[in-house]
Amino acid sequence: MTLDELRHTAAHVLAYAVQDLFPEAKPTIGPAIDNGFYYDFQRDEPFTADDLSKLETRMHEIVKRDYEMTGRRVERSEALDRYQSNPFKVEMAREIPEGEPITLYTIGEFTDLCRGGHAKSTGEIGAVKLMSVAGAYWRGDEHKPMLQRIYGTAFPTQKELDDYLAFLEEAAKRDHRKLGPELDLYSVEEDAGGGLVFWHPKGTLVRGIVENFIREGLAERGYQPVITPHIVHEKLYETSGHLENFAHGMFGPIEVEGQRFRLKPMNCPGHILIYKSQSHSYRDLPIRYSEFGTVYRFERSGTLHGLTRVRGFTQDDAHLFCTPEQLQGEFEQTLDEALRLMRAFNFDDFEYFLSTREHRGPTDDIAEAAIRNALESRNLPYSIDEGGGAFYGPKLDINLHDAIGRKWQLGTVQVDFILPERFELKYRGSDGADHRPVMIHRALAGSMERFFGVLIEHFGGNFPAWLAPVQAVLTPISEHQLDYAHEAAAKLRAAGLRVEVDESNEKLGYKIRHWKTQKVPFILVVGKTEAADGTVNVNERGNETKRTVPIDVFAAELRALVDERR
RNA sequence: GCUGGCGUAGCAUAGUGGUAAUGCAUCGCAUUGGUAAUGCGAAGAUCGCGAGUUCAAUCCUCGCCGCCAGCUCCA
Repeated sequence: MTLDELRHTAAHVLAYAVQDLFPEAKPTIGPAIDNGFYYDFQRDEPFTADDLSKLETRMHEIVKRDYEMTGRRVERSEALDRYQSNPFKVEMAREIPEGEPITLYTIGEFTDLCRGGHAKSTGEIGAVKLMSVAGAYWRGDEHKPMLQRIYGTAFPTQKELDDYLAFLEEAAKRDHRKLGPELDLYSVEEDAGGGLVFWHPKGTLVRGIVENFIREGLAERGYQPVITPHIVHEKLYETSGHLENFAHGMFGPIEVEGQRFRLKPMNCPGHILIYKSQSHSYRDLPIRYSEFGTVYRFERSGTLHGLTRVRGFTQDDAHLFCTPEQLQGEFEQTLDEALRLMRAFNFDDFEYFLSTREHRGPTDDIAEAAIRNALESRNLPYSIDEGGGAFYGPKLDINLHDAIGRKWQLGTVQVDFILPERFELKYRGSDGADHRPVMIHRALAGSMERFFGVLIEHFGGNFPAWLAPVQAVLTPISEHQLDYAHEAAAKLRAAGLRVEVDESNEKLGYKIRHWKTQKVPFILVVGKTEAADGTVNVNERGNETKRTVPIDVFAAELRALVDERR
């Protein structure tokens, strides 16, 4: 029995419990998913938290009774007959192709139309728990009726369930929506609107460090920074095709004196206009324009989420204009850049997706080949996301796993033969004729907002010293050491370090606690002896061993630690 | 956008058809201390916004805004 089979069986048990307690609810489908299972029901009354706990109790009983799971093959007519009052099951029974078996599975008094894949009996479910209830559309189509989906999870043993719940707790502790405001990094203000991020001084500081790190990488690779306007004539997005493909995702037009403007949802047309502003020779290529470009997209209200799904954000964007011959090499190097960037932030577990275009064109084979070849040349395994590409070309998406194994989608590198065509871009070839360049769109961190959110969760707010907004705090034991604390702080600042002095009139324990909750990497305690000796007592985050070192030595150590990461 | 839940000082929570309580944070005073909370005191809230019902609404009803769990979407 696989974990999926166990969980699928748990879904049957849930439906059994629902049949017992809420006979009017119509069961639809109930598959196993990554972290558990769900079952969708049609019922007019909502399921309450109280209902869930009753259902869970009932499920435990069903598991305990250890019902055998028995299946039998039936004629379509029998299935249709059985589900006369359940249009969802009827629809499913009708859609099973001729020749394929139609099967019913039974545990105790509950029988479900199901293709199979179960535990032998309900007793094999060692531990089961209902998690939440939420709406879900029938067949995932927002034009179809909405059902009530009950989520649950199941494991072979209670220990595994407990571990999973502990994991969820750990994830909640790292939630950037909680840590961000707690560490005074950013906020989202109701007065300004959802999905619009206010970067506080400390968050802005960290973002600046990240941006500078990215800038250094770009400079090394010959990118040229550019800056483009946030608002331009709407016509530009008609030409690019964004308006016809994504009008619903753009903020509406702004009309002034008969001219229609749009907030930019994308930086590419801007970079294209810079390219077009002069003529180019094949000798100039590749041209690489980079920009921390702030864009605005009208994401639907229900989709907004902390820093990871917002309405205004800044991409670490760049567009490469190259000859078809250069495409392969440029793509490979861009992929290398992406991995170098991620590794610098302690990410080392990646997944790669080749997302193809839904409506394929004649250039897609070439574009996809560039992506495949790049991945294969680096020996990187990848999956295909059919139809997941941009409207102008296929793309490579890089997903990463954070410190506790969660997946995040960040970087993307895309090949584009379409926009050069739409904007009639050209360069003069060695043959004296005009040729069409190929574009590579790439955002490696993705957006500064999203990347920052992921960093917070990855580190659990414990930024490594090179990223920490405050790297060390001088903590005097009494106010008699204040002057010395300021002197020591000045030495650290002179070494380019970010340091604060705790001037509060509190006892040492209170100060330590305060700075620990602020997740400062180094708390430097100075009392009588330290002030007399010119030392600090180092309380390092994550290290219970304290040590006393001369202030100059500590400054050099911390400086080296910070430099090592850059 | 859809379904369900939620919205009370900066934060976390309590509570009620008769304008609100506690803890932390803040400020003041005392205290001058050795590694995760010193004591006392003060101040701080048109109970998300707007309308309705009512003698009276933070509480009941409706609309809007925002948040949460999902669904759908994601150039």
